[in-house]
Amino acid sequence: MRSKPPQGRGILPRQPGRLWTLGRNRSISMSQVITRFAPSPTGYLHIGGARTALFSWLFARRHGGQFRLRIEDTDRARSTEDAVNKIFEGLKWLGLDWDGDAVMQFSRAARHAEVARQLLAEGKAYRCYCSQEELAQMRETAKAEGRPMGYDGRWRDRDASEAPSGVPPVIRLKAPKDGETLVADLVQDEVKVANSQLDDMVLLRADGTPTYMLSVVVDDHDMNVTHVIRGDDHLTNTFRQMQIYNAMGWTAPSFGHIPLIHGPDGAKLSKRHGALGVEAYRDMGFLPEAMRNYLLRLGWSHGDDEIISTEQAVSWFNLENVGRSPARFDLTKLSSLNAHYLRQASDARLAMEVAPLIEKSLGRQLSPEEAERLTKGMEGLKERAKTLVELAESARFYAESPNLDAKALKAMQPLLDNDRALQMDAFLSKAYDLPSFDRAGIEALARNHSEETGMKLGDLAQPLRAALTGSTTSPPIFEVMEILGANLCQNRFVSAIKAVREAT
RNA sequence: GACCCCAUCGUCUAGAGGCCUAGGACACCAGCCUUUCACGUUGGUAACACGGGUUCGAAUCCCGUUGGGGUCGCCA
Repeated sequence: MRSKPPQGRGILPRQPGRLWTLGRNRSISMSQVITRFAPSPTGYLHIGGARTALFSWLFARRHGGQFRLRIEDTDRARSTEDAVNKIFEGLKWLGLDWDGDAVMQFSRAARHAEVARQLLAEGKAYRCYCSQEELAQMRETAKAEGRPMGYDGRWRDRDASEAPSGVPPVIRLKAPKDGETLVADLVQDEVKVANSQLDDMVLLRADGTPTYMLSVVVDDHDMNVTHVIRGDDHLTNTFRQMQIYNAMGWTAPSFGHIPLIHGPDGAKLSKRHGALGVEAYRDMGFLPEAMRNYLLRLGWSHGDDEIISTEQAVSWFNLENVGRSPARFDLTKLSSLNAHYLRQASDARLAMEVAPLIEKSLGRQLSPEEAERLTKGMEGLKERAKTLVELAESARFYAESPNLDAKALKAMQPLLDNDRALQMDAFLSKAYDLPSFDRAGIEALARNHSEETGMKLGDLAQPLRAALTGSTTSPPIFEVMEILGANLCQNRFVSAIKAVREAT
């Protein structure tokens, strides 16, 4: 096990009291924690990104700081507005609110270029005129010789007069060749790499646009980000970014690199590997609070606690208890957590969530009476469902008379027997005459009836359940009867009997 | 290939040298509860990757092996 990082490191302000202005004259005090989530809008918000966002959000909220959003759209070819909206929607659905306006990275390209030019002017960067072919060649020979596959620095010290005409150069960082670069990571501890392993990275492309390495550093610095929480896959990038911070004489933020989430098969969870966007989980009927709880426990722990409310998470979250090994995504556990939060949710809220789903499958609007039955039905239904989708399916019979499935038909078979049918009729007519058609009254009647006739309660309940709900599984049948009301019960029972006779 | 990271039940994890005969949760199995299905509840199966050290004592510290993952773009 790793040694724990020194307590309190990194959450202190870098330059207390200093103010920066950014975007729409938004002043940010530096004496607080500022985290950010910086997705690239080339697709939906996937599960790994969602967890990174959650951790960053939690960390900021925990320390009373700010959580900011930056859209890294400098790849003009692959960035889409649709993806930007999906990210916004995903975060909103998850309940991760960000402070201030989202920063669109591309809008800051001029600032990024300015930094590159400054580095150039200070002799900390240089122009490189290599062609793509040359670079490919370079990588090949490096690999063949067992060296790191990087740029060999051939333009590092060449005179400007040697520049070929008509070839637009890129600007590369003049990275240190000796020594090592160190990252004091809040999750991974100290990680270092020999500078000889790192090449002179491109800061500004030939077309004058900044590379990712440059823009993240400049933006994180300008946005006064104090804590960069991101995926493990950025750990080795961090060495390079460190070199830019050093070259600019800037204090780097603290970093926390959290392990990646893998698919159920242990392979990397990526978009081309079937990873889904958070909206897919929303559509599968998961609740955002269940998702938050699940994602939180994927990599972070608080002793043996499993069910952790967002409020608790905000007051408990820290980087010390983030694990360092990758986790697999397990839909089953998400489901069980979801079932828990479903049981916890209010009937009104659930009815509201489920109504559109039922309306869609019915192809019509729900009447006020149907909607009311739906709400009343939630109590018994919600502890039997794992997702909103299941809940909607199981609630359908409150809106529309069910078709009897095969099992239901079979469950009603006993009523084909004359004596049994008469007994059932006797019970039902007594029930319909009840002054109050409620679950307790009907149940008392049923128990009474079964005692008198020597029938088992189940012999009465199962055929009724089948007739009224169309299924052999449902909430307690007397509760269902109360919610349905005497009239509907009568109608449904009569037509169910008819259906059974016809089917036989 | 080079560099970096990781390694406890099937899965998520607890574990900061003796509290470990390794704990919890999900899943699974069995019992109880019961008008069905669930819920709830009781119990059960199930793990320290391997090999060397250090130490009176190692899941825990060190080294190596193996296995997994990540990064090496004028993508982010």
